[in-house]
Amino acid sequence: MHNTGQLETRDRPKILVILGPTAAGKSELGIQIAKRIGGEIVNADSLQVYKYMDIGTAKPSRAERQYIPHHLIDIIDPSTEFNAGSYRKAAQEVIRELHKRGVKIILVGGTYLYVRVLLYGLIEGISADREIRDELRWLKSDFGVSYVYEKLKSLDPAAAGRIHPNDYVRIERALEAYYISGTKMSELQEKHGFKGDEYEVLKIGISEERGVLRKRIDQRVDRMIEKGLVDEVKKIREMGFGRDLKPMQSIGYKHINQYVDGEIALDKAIELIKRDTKRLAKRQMKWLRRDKDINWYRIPEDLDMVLHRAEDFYNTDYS
RNA sequence: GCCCGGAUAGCUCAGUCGGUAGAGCAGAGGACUGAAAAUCCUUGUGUCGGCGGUUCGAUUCCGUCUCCGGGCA
Repeated sequence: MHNTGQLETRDRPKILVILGPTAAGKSELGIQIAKRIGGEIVNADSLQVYKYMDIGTAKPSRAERQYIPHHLIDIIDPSTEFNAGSYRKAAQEVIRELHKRGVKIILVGGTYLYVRVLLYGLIEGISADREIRDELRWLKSDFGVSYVYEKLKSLDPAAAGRIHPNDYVRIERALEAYYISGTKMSELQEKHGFKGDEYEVLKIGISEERGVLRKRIDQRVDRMIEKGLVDEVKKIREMGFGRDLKPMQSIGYKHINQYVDGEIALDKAIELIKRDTKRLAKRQMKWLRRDKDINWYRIPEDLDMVLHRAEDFYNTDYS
């Protein structure tokens, strides 16, 4: 009854994870759950971590954040390097602290990689290396992607086999991992295997018909423009953040930057934002459909069910 | 009423000097462990508006009709 295994299990932080494609209403649902059962929200969105990028990332409003504490929103400048590794560290820290305080944790966000990396871990100790990347990019521009790919093929054929010759981002990363650790990326991945098990997890997914979601996306983009996305982008630029920064290349910001610099018309920019947001939603759904642990609900129809489910999750001792 | 354009994939359109057609977008499927709102891959048969004619053969030429633009009356 009181063996150590049980104690360990009992001490695993519980995390309620809310997933869904962009514009499905994750933030709203998170807030409603927090209102009903208590708890605080931890962001798992790769762009809401940046300050000043508010409208285009559909951050929860100031009022909402005042009412329900949100974590990992507005934690860095757009020029600060941030990635899955940084996210894992930051999120672990926040969760440790919330758990210590006995706060219910509601993880909300559309960046599946971040959720995954938090819940199941990440290959340790191989962070992005500016010098290696610069050198590889130099090789790429001088000799082409295929040259870099051949390099990977000779050093880590298994990884090369899994990476498409055109997928430069992954080619670069695999080489980087090898140069840093002396171990092949393919081996590191195999050893790691996303086996992390630090948390007790309940995943709630918001399901929405594609047609409806598309309509919602269109409306949300129009609303972003009304709310002043163009001015937001201009302001960020005036602060000295260039359009070449990583977060400035994301949907909405990329297009509005082009408009601001006179490269495309505003109508065109809006159209492209809508298109690309729909594509994003499609990609997000691919990840989510594959995750068999997600409990899907329709919102608002199934809201009560979700709330009960969430209550059960926190009240039940699963050990 | 007359004249000129259109009518081709769900949408926008290209094309066939006559041998049954192709891009972009949409849609679908997939990969992806520190760029992840990123990166990358695969996937396009549709009475080529209707009906006639010419032709071995018409979506392509001719006639005619219908519809949609624009112009002239």
